[in-house]
Order: sequence, then C-alpha cells, then structure tokens
Amino acid sequence: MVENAVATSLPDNTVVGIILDDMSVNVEFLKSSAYFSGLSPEELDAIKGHIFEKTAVRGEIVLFEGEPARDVYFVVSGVVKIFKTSADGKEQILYLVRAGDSFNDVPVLDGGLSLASAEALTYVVLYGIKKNALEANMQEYPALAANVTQVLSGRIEQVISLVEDLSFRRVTGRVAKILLENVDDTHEHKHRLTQQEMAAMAGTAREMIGRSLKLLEDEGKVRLERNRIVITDKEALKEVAGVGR
Amino acid sequence: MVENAVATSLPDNTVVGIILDDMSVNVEFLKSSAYFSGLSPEELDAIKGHIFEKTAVRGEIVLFEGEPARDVYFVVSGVVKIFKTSADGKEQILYLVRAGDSFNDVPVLDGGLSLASAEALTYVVLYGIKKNALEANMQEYPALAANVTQVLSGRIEQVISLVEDLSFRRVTGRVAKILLENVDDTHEHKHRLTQQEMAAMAGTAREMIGRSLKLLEDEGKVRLERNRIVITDKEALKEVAGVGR
DNA sequence: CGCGGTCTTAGACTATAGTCGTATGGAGGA
DNA sequence: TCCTCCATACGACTATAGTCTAAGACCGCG
Repeated sequence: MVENAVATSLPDNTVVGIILDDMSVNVEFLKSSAYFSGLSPEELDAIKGHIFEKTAVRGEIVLFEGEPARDVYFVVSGVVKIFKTSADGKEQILYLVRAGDSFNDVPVLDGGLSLASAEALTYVVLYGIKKNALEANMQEYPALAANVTQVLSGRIEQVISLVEDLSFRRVTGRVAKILLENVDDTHEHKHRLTQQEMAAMAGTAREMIGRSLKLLEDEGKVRLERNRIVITDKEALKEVAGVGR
Repeated sequence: MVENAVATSLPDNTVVGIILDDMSVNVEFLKSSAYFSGLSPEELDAIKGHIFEKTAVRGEIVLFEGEPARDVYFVVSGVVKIFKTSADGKEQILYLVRAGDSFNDVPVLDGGLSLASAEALTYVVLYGIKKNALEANMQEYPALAANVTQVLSGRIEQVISLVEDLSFRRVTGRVAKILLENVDDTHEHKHRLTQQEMAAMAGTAREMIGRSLKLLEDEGKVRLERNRIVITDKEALKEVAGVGR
C-alpha cells in the first residue's frame, strides 16, 4: 500500500504526510467509517482524492492543543489518545480513538484551535483530509454533512459520559469501567494500558489506580498477572462500575 | 404575541404546545439564533411554519432524561438547566441554557433518548420544532445543516470545558469560575443561583459552595450581601478560577 | 401577621483522594 | 552483559471533599 505512494508537500508548504495514489486509498475502510458510510461510489471517489496518509510511532504527538486545526484525521489502525493538559501538568484523556474513528474534527469544523493534544499509543496509520477539502465536500454532498452531524452527536454523548464518571463515580468505579471497556473477553487487552494511562483516563493519580486494582483483586473481581489484567467476575465488576464505589 | 395563537394538537396527537400563526413567530429571534442565522427569508419562512411555542414556570421539568427525544427547543427568554441525575440522587448540571440557545438537539439528531433532563429555572418561553420537521429542513437547506454542525461543535467545546473543570480544578476554583460567568458586571446576577444550583453545576455538595464563598469573601474577592454576591476583585477571582485552588 | 418551606451558615467528623519517599522488577539500549 | 528508564508496589502522611447535625434568616402564602 505504501510502495506506490508519492511523497509531496501540500499547498501550504507543510509536509504533513503523503498524498496517495487513488488506488492506494483503502475505499473499504472509508465505507466502514462513520464519516463516509452510505456515500455513493462517485462521492467516495471524489473524496478519496483528498485523503493523505500519515503514520506515527508510539509516543509521537500528532496534534498539539492550541495549534490551528488544519486537518481531520481518521485512524486506520492503532490507538491514539486525545487529551488535555492542565497548567500544573496533570493529564486528562478525553477519549481513546481506534480504527474507524476520527479526531480533530470539532476545531476544524468551527474554525478554531485544536482543543486537545493527540498522541499515538501504538504505531498508528492515519488518513487525513484538509479542512478546505472537507468543507467543500460537505457542501457538495449532503449525505456527508448528515454523517458529520451523527459523528458529532455521538462525540457529545461520549464526553457527557465522561462528565458523569467524574462527577458521580469514585475512582474505583471509574477504574472498573475502564477495565470493562478495555480488556477483551478473550482476556487480551485491546491495547495494554499502563497505570499511568488509566490514571489519565480516570482523572486521578497513578497510585490510586494501583490501589483500586489491588482492591478489586482482593475482592476477587480481577486477577493481576505479570503483564495483563484478567477479569474474573464481570458482573461484580459491572456493579462496581455502575454505582460508583 | 399570544392572542393570535391557536391551540392545536400535533400529528401524533400529543399536545406539546401551541402552533403559532405565522405572524406571531418572532422572526428576528430566529435570525439571531445560531441555528437559523444566515438563512434566506424564504428558508426562514418555511421553517417558521413548523415552530410551536411552549412556556414553563420555575421548577417545571421540560424534558426527562431517558424519554424518546421528540423536539428540539430554543429558549426565547428565561433560563433552563440541563442536568443528569445519578443513581443516588446527585445532580450534575451540564449547562444552563439562555435566550438564543437550543437543547435536546443531540438526541433528536441521532434518534436516541434524551441524554439529560431539562428544568426551567425561571419562567421560560420556548420555541420548539419537531424532529421530523427539523430533519426535513436540514435536508432541504444546507445552510441549516451547516449551522447545526457549528452548534454541535460549540456544545462539545462546552462539555469538554466542564470535564476540564471537574478534572483540573478544585471546588473553590470551579466556584470562582461559576461566579465570573453568572454574576453580571452591573452587580446583578443574570439569574440568581442558589447554592444548591451552584453545587450541581460544580459537581459538589451544597455545603462546599458555602465554604468556598466564605473563603473567597475572607480573601476579599467577593462580598456576600443579603441576596446577592458582588465581585469585588475580578482579577483575583480570575486567578483562582484559572489555576484551580 | 404568622406559618412552613427553602436557603443559608456553621462546626465537627469521616471518607476519599492526592502526595511523597522508597523499593523492586522488567525491557530495551549501549 | 550491564545499566538505565520506566512501570509497578507499598506505606505514611496530608489535603480536600463529603456527610451529618443544628439553628437562624428569608420568602411567599394564607
């Protein structure tokens, strides 16, 4: 997929990635994403010409909070964390973005600065589309505009859910919820989170995560193995996540 | 404005309000709202036919969390609080909605249940538009769809800001921020908030608000009068709100 | 004018979360 | 292989927030 890509610089002279040959953009991926699902082949064709690819390794910052927002990104593979940083250095993860999801769309759409930073938690492959191209396509294709409305609505629900967590649940409850959402039934993490990362998701200190995990283990709800966490009593964990203790 | 209104029941046989004569819908109000600004007279004319009016007195619940979302509302005058309630009865206000703002749009647009409840904090006049009518208009008028995108983006920023408050700021900082946003320079509240309401906004207990206000008063940043709060040192208050203590 | 409800103030106590210091183990680079 | 760096673990202490109790002020209503 990368072999027939052509490196190039974009109109504004910033090299942000690689403009792909039409053939190398994965149209199946586009169709499966919330932004482009339900679009006609012609529409997809037009859009695909504006997509560029970008990759990042673990730890690489893809976007800085406060920068002008230039492109919307779609995660093709890997995991990206979207987070805010406080004046005194505390980090709050707003959401983890996985294959099919987009980020940086809000500030691009309303013409402002990026609201949060984005960092790759794994090696990631991204598709990007520039602000102008997206806006033009949205005007051209009402179906795209309708999809965007859906995506934004979903995002609001997601953030409101975070507000609920922070306001209603205690740390142990938040940790339980994080485990339920990030540890696979196959006893595999979707992506192994460090306690540091979980702390940033739960809006608490790293030590609290350790204590909460210990507590959940003592209560027989999870088992802490060398390098992963196994959920042993999902129902009990759900209860902890539900109420908040 | 009300004299020439006609009481009627809507297609689904639920009386949700009053369908207004064309003449009685305040077009100037529509033009000034984020949803309908920049629309052509013809577009406004078409939309205006779908607007109905509804009023509520202080304390009246306009929407219940969990109900199917049927209409989007616009506040013409007064203040509405949008809030979530936890299992154990704690209340978290997501935002206060004032003249020109809308609410319940997210669940209407994505076809789900209302995410939060809405209660009138004062006597309020609302304009409403039914889900079907809004959707039809959005398909018909791209300018409306574009406006909706803007509104949703703004809402996300608002909720993210709440997440920041909950995660980064301590109660006193949140209280300072609430005061800055809700006490007018003319030394008048936009709407006098009770400590209970402030507590629900800050995600804390009522007593904490009292203590925080006392602390701010002792530090000479505000003055607590019989029935209102006066900001005496705005800069100092901003500092408290900014950092978080 | 008196009554009941709501809002407010205050103090003491408890629970929860955050911070600090230190120690251990593992993974990856020199 | 050795040596860091990073993640984890754990205990002690502090800070912050939440809870409970009681009582006084204010408001609207009858």
